[in-house]
Amino acid sequence: MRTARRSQIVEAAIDTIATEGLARASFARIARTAGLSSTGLISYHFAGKQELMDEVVRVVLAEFAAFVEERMTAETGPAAELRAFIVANVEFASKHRTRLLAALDIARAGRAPAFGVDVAGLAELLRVGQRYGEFRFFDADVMAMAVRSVLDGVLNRLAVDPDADHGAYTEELATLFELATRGA
Amino acid sequence: MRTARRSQIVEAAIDTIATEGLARASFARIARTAGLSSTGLISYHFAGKQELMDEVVRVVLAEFAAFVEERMTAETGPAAELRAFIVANVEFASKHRTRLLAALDIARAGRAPAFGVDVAGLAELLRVGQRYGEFRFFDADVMAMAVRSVLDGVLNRLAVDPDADHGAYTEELATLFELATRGA
Amino acid sequence: MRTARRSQIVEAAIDTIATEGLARASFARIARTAGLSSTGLISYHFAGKQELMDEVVRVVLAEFAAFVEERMTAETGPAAELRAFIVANVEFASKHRTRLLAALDIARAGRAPAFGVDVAGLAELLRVGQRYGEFRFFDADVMAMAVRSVLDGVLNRLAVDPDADHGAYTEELATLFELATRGA
Amino acid sequence: MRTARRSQIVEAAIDTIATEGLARASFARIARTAGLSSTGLISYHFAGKQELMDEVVRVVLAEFAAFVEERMTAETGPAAELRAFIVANVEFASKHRTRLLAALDIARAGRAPAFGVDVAGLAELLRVGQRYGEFRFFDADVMAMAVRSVLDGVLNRLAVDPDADHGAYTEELATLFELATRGA
DNA sequence: CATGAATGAGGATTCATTCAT
DNA sequence: CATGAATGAATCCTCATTCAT
Repeated sequence: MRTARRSQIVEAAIDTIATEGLARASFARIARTAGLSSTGLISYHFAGKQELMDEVVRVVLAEFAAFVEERMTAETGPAAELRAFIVANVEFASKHRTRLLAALDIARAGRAPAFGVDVAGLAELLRVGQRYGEFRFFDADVMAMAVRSVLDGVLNRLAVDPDADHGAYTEELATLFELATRGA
Repeated sequence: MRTARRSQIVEAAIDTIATEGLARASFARIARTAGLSSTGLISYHFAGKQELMDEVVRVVLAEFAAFVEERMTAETGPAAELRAFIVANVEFASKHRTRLLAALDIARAGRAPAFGVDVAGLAELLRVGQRYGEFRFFDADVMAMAVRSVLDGVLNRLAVDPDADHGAYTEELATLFELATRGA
Repeated sequence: MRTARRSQIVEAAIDTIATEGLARASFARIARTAGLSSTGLISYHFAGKQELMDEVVRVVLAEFAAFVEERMTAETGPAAELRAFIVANVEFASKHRTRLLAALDIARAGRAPAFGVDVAGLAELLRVGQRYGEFRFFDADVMAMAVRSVLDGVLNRLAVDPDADHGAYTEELATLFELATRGA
Repeated sequence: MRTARRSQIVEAAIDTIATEGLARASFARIARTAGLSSTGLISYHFAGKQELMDEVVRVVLAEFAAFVEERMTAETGPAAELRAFIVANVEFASKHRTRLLAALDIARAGRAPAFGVDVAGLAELLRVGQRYGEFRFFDADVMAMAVRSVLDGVLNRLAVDPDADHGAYTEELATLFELATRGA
């Protein structure tokens, strides 16, 4: 099936980026990782390298968004949701480090903030919290960017040290942003 | 003079990375940007592409460190120094956006956190502040990573939107980390 | 077919080395000789220049060994075999001058005596002849080296003067080594 | 003095060829070996790379010829002179291995038999010996080529194994050619 | 004479993509 | 669909040579 092959190639791309780095993730290396005998097959299934990379980002971000959203909807109230967002992010980053890193690398290279959607939703959550009086007054866009950046920082840390204690990160960061956001 | 040409090439590399992205910053493009007649001249002045990239990072980080350090030594006390650190970072990022972005891109590609030294020094400052009672108890390494990450986030934001109001960022982030760190 | 192209490239490499010399046998020149549209095709079929050169040596030496061996097994007794070896060498060198020269040039450049196997087998033949009393006592390794060197000399001569009378060489050298080796 | 610098460069070229091989003996490496700070100096003193290489051959061959000639003129009679020739060759090759190898490599690459003069003189000696009845009848050019080739073979052997027992080679080869050439 | 910077051609190799089978 | 061969541009780097100082 069309979809199965595409998925296989996307997974191989993720692994290759994780293993060799984005710059060395050529069609040849991806094909080898996927066990394909020709790079032509990648070109057949994707319109170009950019489309493959876009698909990697799309796939990973969809999983990521689903994971995070599930954790957030289980909570009520902006403060609890923010905490759930942070916890879910760290957990996903820890569990699916390579996938998220691949997506982040691609997004960065394209100068396109892949997590932009994310940041917009986060800012909205913060604004709601401000209206509810749970959060103090601050620039919601800046705070959202800050949260997103710190979580990216955790991911970068995990890239270097995969065995880092993510539980510790979770607690520290949840506390950090609770203090930074809570209303007077 | 040897140094002059090297500097010229380093500057051209920075501009090229800023304009075209790291992946497209080939010797050919750098040479064109620098107005050189041959890529051979780059190879003459640098042992290899890695050496050029390392030099870019070295040069930019030295400027950056000098700028930040000057602002910090003008202050007394960990809390004031942390604020100065944040202010100086945002200001430098705003003024020398392309330079800092080039260094950051290179550092990321090498999976080597170029700003590692930075983070270590920052963590030390935080620990001093904790001993002085100015800061609450938290994991200094995690907090340092968070500060660093948020400042990288500002830079990324400036990459997309060079005209963003960095004054606003400065105030917001200074407040953010003041709240996140201050002692009981 | 994979093999056909590889052979074509190997043959083009041999011709190019013969025509232009090893030092000028670049992928570009080999591709032109082979009528290929890109040097990339050579890289596609061979892992690197070394592999191509190794293949040239391998192919030529295999032909050479087969030719010589056939002539030797038709004879009985060390003295007759030695003569057959010399005759076969000169004949092959005369018929396939450029092929043998290419292999020899490559082997020399690598400081690896490609004909080493040859020399070992030859020394063994000489030792057998000594045990049979057909040959006088001498250092078999030195004598083998001498035989091999003289035959290389013939090849070098043919490189300069392709129309040299190899029949004359054959007789002269067969006699030379008969006198040099025969038992008392 | 002009000559001193030229000599220095020639010596550096010889060392570089011996150490790195002819193919890697670039002006840059030769200059580094010579302790020069610019390849420009080589170009200043030599009209081109070919001239430098020719000079290497010329210098080494002159030393070589002088050494051999001295040993030969000390003897009387073609047979004794031939033996002296062989002895002197092996001795020089053993003592000045790298120098002779450099010259031989260059000569081979140029498809120019550098030792051609040598061979002509040798053939003449052999013809004289035939007229005197000291040598049997054989093709003097072929025999000269054979002697020359075997001595090149010794040099090649020394290239691979510098500590080979050249005394053994000397005796074996002197005997070999005595048997091969002596009259009835 | 000597230096070191500059030049431009040429080196092998990798790349994404195309196409016939 | 899948293969593997082919293409040609682009990669970094090395080279001999030239030239101003």
